[in-house]
Amino acid sequence: MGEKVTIYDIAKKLNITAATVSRALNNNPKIKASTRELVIETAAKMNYKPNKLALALKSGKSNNVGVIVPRIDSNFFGSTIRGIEEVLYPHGYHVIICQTHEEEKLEIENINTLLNAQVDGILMSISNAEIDKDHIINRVLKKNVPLIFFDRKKNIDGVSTVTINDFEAGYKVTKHLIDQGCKRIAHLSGDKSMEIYKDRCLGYKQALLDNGFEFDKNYIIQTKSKVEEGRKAVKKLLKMKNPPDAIFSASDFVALGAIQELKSKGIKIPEEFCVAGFSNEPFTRFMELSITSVDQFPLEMGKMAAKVFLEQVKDSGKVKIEKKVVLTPKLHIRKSTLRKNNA
Amino acid sequence: MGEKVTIYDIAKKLNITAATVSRALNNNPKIKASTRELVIETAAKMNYKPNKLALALKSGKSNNVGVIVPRIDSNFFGSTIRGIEEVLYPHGYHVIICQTHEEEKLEIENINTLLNAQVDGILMSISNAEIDKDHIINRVLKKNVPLIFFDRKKNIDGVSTVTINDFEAGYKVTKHLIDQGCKRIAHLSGDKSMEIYKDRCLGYKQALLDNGFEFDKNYIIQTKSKVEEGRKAVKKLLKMKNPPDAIFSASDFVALGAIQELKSKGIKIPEEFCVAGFSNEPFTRFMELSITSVDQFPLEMGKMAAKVFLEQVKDSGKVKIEKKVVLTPKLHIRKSTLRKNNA
DNA sequence: CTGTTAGCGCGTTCAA
DNA sequence: TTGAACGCGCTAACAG
Repeated sequence: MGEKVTIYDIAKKLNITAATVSRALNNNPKIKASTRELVIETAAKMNYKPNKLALALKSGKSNNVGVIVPRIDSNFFGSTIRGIEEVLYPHGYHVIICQTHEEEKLEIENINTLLNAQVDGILMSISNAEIDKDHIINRVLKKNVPLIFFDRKKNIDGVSTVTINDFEAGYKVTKHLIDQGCKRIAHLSGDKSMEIYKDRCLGYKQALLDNGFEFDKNYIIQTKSKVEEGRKAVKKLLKMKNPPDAIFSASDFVALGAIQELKSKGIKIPEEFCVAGFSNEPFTRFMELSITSVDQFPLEMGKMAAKVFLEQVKDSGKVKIEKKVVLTPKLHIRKSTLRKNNA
Repeated sequence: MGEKVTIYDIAKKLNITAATVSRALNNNPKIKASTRELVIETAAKMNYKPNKLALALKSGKSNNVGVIVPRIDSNFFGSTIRGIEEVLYPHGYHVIICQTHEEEKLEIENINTLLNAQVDGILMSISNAEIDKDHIINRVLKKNVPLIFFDRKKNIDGVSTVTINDFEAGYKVTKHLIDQGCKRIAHLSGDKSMEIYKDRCLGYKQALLDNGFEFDKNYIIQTKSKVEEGRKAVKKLLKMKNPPDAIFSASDFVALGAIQELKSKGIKIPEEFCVAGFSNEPFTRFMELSITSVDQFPLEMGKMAAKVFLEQVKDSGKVKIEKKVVLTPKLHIRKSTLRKNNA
């Protein structure tokens, strides 16, 4: 049996009204101290717990926020979600997880189901910015549900974003490779329809130009974030008439594949070839040949996104705020790009 | 503006009753086909979306399940949650995440808040089996909320579990080390109050005894799952009068630390010393010196836990089922324990 | 086939 | 200070 104890049960036992019980439990000033204590006491005795669903229906606030990510089993997204959860939990919010697997169909569907579930906010890492999502996003905005993009964003009025400066990150990595004496730097990019990859690439380009290097489109290869794709890319690059001597990969996994392939060809890293990755996945620092990578501070990013949500909720009565937070990436220089003579 | 469209709005527009609208929308047989179509049509036009909170309050089912894990930003738990989400989502359930950070206080608190949020089930990886949680768990069972432990379990009547056979895993690893010619095998264990670690240790012990090895308690060191702890443990072990020539670690991170420390001492792996880990973390296969480890199939484990929940919900009217699913672990033999002459 | 009524559990008017 | 009544949005029982 469900053991459901409601305010009516405790009202009956005390020969008072549910309304009075409600007031007592909610520290309503208009109530006699003695009855308040009595109510609280017997409520505890009867093991009463408020039904959040009823509260939610009444107030229109579910105290749930939806988080939409491509997948949850990666260090990056796992960490962002952790950050979100840790900030929101003390405020009484629960985090509902949705995965999209990069399918825009699922992405839109997820937003809809979250909205129907009456979430108080949606934090998401949008997958493909090319697909038109204005319709569904308008539905969110019209419902006045705070929407926050983190990491993978799209510029939309009324939508706050929390990202890192991917341009700066791309620039820093490339500049570092140049400083190490690399002459022909290739770039393994992700899907350029996403701003994060576009920006990393732009930073790469700018660093080249700023340092008198030639920008060669053939040195850019688009890959998915998989080890195998890194191996493939290297095979392609080495077949060029003028092969590169360094790679800036927008993914740690691709960087790893690249390193594996280079090693199998007997190419020495970092002496003959430097490789840098992106995301600071745990394995990059665990390897014997540790991999230079960019820390995106996913935990911080998640916390920040959650804080922006909280602000948005607090000020929901006032003007609609739209906050753009940009975190500064940190380059971790490791063995895969660190040449002895520069140390 | 909230743009809230309810069945009353569409009833008003059609000059019918909300009840009729409800029936039409729910494929109730007792309704004229024409009005059904009309209702569905105008509902679509008005962009009506059912309010799940109202549904939940009415039905007593929230269509949310709570998942409680120590942390979410590890490959293992991330993968289990992914599995859970992927099985439950098609059934209309949402997954609510809670982290405990191994604090039993938070663990109990999480259960309570999930219960108050009226979740339809709780899937959890329990942290410390020594702490008495009977009271809170009884509350769950009394409310008839399906409770399922995965990975870290505790034997409680009425609670289903999904685990791997940790005894078998410990046995397999140890046997493998013996087969590789290791003579003195140490074991780095986790908190023995958890069944998973106790069982891995028991498997280790049994394999030793079955093969005529001596079981020496001094060869067992309890550690937390951190790289640094592996280094410390090795330092201790090497100081023994009769130091071991192999380590079976119950954690990949600890195994990694052990390997780092051994290497720094100039000890050759696997020729002079073999090290095996546990959990098959991604980095174990990425390393140049790849690490032998045990696959716990976290994705499968999550999926299985979700399926058990679904069964439990389906049969909730009937006898209370209590299902114990035990997955078979898989040993991935890699360089850290593979001696040439045995290949 | 459809309308009326009631209730899920709670907070909040308006009276008293 | 407390009680009575209402409504959040929806479904289900009972009429008609």
